[in-house]
Amino acid sequence: MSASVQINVNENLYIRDPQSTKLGKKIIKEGILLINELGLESFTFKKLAERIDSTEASIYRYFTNKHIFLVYLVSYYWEWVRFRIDFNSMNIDDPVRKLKIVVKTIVDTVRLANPAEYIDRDALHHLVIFEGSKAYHIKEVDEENKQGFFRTLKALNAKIAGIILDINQDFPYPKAAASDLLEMANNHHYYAEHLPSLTDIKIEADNMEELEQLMEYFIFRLIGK
Amino acid sequence: MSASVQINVNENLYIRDPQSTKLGKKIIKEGILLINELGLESFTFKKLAERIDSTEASIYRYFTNKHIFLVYLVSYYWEWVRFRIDFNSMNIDDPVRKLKIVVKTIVDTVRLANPAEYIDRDALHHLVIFEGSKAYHIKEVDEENKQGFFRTLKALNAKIAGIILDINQDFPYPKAAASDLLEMANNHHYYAEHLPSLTDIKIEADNMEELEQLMEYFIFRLIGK
DNA sequence: ACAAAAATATAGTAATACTATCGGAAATAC
DNA sequence: GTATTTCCGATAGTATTACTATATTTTTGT
Repeated sequence: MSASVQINVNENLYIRDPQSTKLGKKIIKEGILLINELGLESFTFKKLAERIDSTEASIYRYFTNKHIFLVYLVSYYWEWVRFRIDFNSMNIDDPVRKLKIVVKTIVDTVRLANPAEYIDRDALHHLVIFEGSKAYHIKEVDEENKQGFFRTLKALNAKIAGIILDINQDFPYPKAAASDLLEMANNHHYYAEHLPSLTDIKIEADNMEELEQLMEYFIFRLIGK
Repeated sequence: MSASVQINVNENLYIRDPQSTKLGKKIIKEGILLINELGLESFTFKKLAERIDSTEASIYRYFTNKHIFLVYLVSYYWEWVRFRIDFNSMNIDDPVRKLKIVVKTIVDTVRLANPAEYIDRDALHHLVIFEGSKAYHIKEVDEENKQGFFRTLKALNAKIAGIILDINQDFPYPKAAASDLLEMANNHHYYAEHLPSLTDIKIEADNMEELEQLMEYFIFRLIGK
């Protein structure tokens, strides 16, 4: 099953489409790994260039700066989650079952193949858990939002909100519940690994069962199954 | 009511105690304002030094770097919230009423005086909403956690979890619910202002009513009042 | 085979994130 | 009320970061 799909993000997020060239793919592939290794703050285009035996100037031809690079990667991830939700819930009508699949998909239990052969799925997921919220917690959020940089997240959120409304048409906070669900998945994963006193779950050996249970419990209790 | 209280954070967060000197207080006061103006990424000690007519070297005598400075400010905020919760819920036994006060306090409806005369309460709150999560989303999270840098957040979380358990002893996820409550307050405040499609509430002219309602709805539905 | 596009090599700049040292001013100790 | 810390400011210096510019080589599409 090599379900390599074309995943598109906002065109303003890159100067040259990295998915269209060898170097572009290398930047994405190794960029994800290097951000995970160094953390976003210590990550630089120069270090990435050295790692892929290229130059800073070459990377700058693809992305304006490392912040935009992060937004690109995170957007890509969100769009991929949305694709997987569609894929996994195809032909399923019961919205309760659908929402359970949403939960499974965002905690990454239903493991589809990689989004593209050159992208390490787990590394990208890790990056989003670790650095994801920095993509939109920035001074320039309003301008970047106007330019559509967060379109994929908003689309994903709207999709989940729609499923929530299908379950309970009278639920007053579908969009808030959706964004909480998305936040929770990343936060509790992070807490379980790094700040365990902020959560009640454990994640051992990539076993996401407790996280999945927590999230199902929260969302269904909230919307009143 | 100038309830100026002594709020303490982990001693490893500073080199010299900024609360003990005039310059230290100026660094905190103007540092909060400048981070809000520039955003954390563009904020530097040099710019802060210029603003307060001091030097980079002098600021470095108080804080090792801007990340630690952020952690200091955020820790201070969390500790202050915890103090306000204690203060506002003094002599109240009913845990349901207590939790409602918690909600009011973390969305900042019960407006106590400033934590200290030299600190702009609203600016600090804004900083935490905007930059707060960056304090612990870093590569060094485990070492810093070991050094107790996030003690105040963890203490606050434990307090809220305790109140939740007082309401429903059988609730399986008190710590997770507490951290979600804290996260929600900041996230939905941020979404309402910058990414409105991720929430259902509006915040106009500092009116936190909708945020408060949302949070009460979520938490009490979750723990099953 | 040739033109166009892509990538590299190289160089340069202003700003960042520090560290070190020295001397004077201010607070405090006795 | 002088001596002694402590504190702060001034200055200088370094490696790294975050870019931009341009010229040349390599790859590619036809």
